[in-house]
Amino acid sequence: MREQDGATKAPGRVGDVRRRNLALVLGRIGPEEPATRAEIAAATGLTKASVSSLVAELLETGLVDELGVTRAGERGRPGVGLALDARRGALGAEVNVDYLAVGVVDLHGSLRYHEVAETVNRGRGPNDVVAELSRIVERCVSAADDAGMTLLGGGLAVPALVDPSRGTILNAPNLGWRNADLAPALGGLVPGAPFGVVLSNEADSAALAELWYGRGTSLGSYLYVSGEVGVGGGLVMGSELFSGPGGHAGEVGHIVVEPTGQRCSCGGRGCLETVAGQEAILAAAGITDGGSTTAARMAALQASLDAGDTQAITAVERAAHYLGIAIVSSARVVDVSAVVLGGHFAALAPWIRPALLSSLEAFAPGVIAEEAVAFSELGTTAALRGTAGAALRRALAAPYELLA
Amino acid sequence: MREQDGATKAPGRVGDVRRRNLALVLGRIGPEEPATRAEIAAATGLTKASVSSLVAELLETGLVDELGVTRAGERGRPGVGLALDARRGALGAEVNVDYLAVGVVDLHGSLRYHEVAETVNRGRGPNDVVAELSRIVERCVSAADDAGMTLLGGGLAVPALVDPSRGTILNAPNLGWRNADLAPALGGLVPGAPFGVVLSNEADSAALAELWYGRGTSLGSYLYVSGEVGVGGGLVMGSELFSGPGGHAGEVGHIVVEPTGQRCSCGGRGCLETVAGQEAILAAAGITDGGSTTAARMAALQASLDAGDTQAITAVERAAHYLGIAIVSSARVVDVSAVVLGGHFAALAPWIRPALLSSLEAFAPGVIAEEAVAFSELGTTAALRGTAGAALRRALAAPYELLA
DNA sequence: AAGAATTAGTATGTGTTCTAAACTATATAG
DNA sequence: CTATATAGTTTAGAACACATACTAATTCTT
Repeated sequence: MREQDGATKAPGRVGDVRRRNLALVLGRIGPEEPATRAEIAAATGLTKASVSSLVAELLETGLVDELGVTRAGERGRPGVGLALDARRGALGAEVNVDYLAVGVVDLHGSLRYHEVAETVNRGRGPNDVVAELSRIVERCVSAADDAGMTLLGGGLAVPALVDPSRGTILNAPNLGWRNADLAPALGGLVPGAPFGVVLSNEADSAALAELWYGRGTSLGSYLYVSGEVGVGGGLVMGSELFSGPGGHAGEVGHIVVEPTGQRCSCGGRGCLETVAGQEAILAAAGITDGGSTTAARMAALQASLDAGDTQAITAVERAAHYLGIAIVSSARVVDVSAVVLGGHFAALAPWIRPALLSSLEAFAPGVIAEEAVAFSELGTTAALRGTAGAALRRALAAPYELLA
Repeated sequence: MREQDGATKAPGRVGDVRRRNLALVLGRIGPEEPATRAEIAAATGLTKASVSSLVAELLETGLVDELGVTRAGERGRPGVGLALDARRGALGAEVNVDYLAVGVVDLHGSLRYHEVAETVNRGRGPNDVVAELSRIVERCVSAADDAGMTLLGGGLAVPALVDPSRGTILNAPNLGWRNADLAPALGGLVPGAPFGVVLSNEADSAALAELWYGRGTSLGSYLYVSGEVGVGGGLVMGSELFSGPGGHAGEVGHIVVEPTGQRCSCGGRGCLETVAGQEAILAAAGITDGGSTTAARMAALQASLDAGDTQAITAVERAAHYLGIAIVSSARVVDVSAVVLGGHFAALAPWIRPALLSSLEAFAPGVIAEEAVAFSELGTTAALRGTAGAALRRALAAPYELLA
């Protein structure tokens, strides 16, 4: 993810300066309030001449749009407003255990044309599922096309350990997939996308969605924990996803929270997942109807909680207690002081929150403040927003790719 | 530590290219085996002309030395060997609870002129201790001077949370210091050092020493855990220290390893420190003589272990068991797959190792391999080597600072 | 022993991209 | 209607890497 080897680093060429400055100027052009060339020059330290030249090239890429004169009402010649062009966007898609989700996000951050389909994907083959996904994607892509949008790239998020550079799924335990090569399918999703379609982990993407479009926008550094069938997570620090040397960072599901606890599917013992995963909570709540899907049983849990069922409430509070321990330990290791919770933790927020706060206070007073515990509001669109956003950032970081 | 804000980034100027390439070329010049201009050109992708020009400037800085023709025995004109100049070095110093350590490390990585003084610093004031340290530093600096060495910078490591940019100690619980301003003293340690003298955390510095001069050289990414009066740690990933958004990353001492365990001085419960810190181990081993220093009692523990005392052995194994849990949890969060253990964990290695390995295997089979558990061999010189090394890296990363 | 072949390193001219400073353009103030 | 302020462009100059052609020093071949 990060630069690996100081020794293998490429040499700096004179042209690199321009590439860097193109991205720098583009970074000062927000989605909304128009910036002017003069303002950008003052903010970046570049001369007005350089900014003019750089902006001219950015206009050529189509990422930036001139809005006409800004009425300042002040003395002097008014500047020409510049803003990101909302007609450029990216596709985001997600395959999860019990739904497919697809959408288009534009450079202003708006989600347009999204569609969520509830399907049971566990056990079905990857090709079958991706074919169904492709049909939804086609509808979204042509809707964007009809509206005059240009898609720069896209992303597909899956609840799996992936190799983004090869477009392969290494292991998706909850889908039952191993070593699936999605590269051919990815290429076809957004025809002619200059920034490609990239495979990503669902929790990582959701974590980034919170950073760019959700509860993390004001935080910058936080741990994202998503409760699904498993317990996944992503680590955002300094407004960047940290995925670790091997790409597994933020995997809080297998932190040991109870040394004398149950054995876990990972081979360990007392992992968070064994006490706060969906199956664990459902079992503790006594909701054991094996015939229906996990999603349906989670709905039943909601109903029990609403009805004030003590066993259900105790089960959720127990999960929150251990969740607190895992968060505290994570916070110590990477020094983050905020958390964003998604998946079923967000759905169960009213019951999770108090128990979680008292657990945090008991095990590490003062480390994570009450205001620093946030619950996701993005629902099933989190991961697709994240991968689409990542595609947009790839474009914003390398605008020169769009020039001849 | 890392670049914070994409928006506040400085613009790229043409001269930045040269700065980058100076550091790039310097990075290819190792301490030992001489590199030639032609080899560097091939390795970096720069042209021979550019490399010649860059090397000429590096020679001016004094960091690099020409060794004369390399006898290759092959056809063609032999190249001129280039190597880092071992006459350039940096000072490293450490104030710890029961000793002071000072040394000089040269650009070849050799430790020269080092001195360790056993003194009880707990409770003494910072000024008093630093004055004593300064006398030792003076001896080392003049020894280096006499040998014709030039010191580029230095570092002072303390078992404390520090603000390196201000040169202040925020809190050193085990020394009993709070809000001590060491900036004036630091400035005077290495007169005229172009890269300054920087305050650092002892565990972080020791972690870096392992990376550059110890057990971490072949690892690249690992968790360093140091057992002292407290339990500290440092996180090295991708051959860089990761200190987290607030600078506390790697603080494994307060990971929760036993939810029903004892209260901790941090206000939490069941932290690693409450079961694997020196006092905790001594108490469990029944070595309770309150009159002598902690260091002396740790020596007594060693003696008991050597004598086969079951209570002592059980106490150490229990600590190792919990240490394993903390390592596993850390490994999950940041995705590292190796550990280096220092401080009393290194001293007790023969007793720690087997218990630790079985704990790792029980809680996360396959995550940390047996070969990936290493014990430090740097002893009391670890932290000083680390801070000195950091000063040397500052010079190697910014050689242009040494030019007019 | 002389020349061919091979490799190391230097010199010169060109293109890119920045800065600085002077210039043009367009607004408000009085 | 002129002075002033601000936005943006034009032009000249400097830094730097690249490409190419050159010189230097060594070994191989005959």
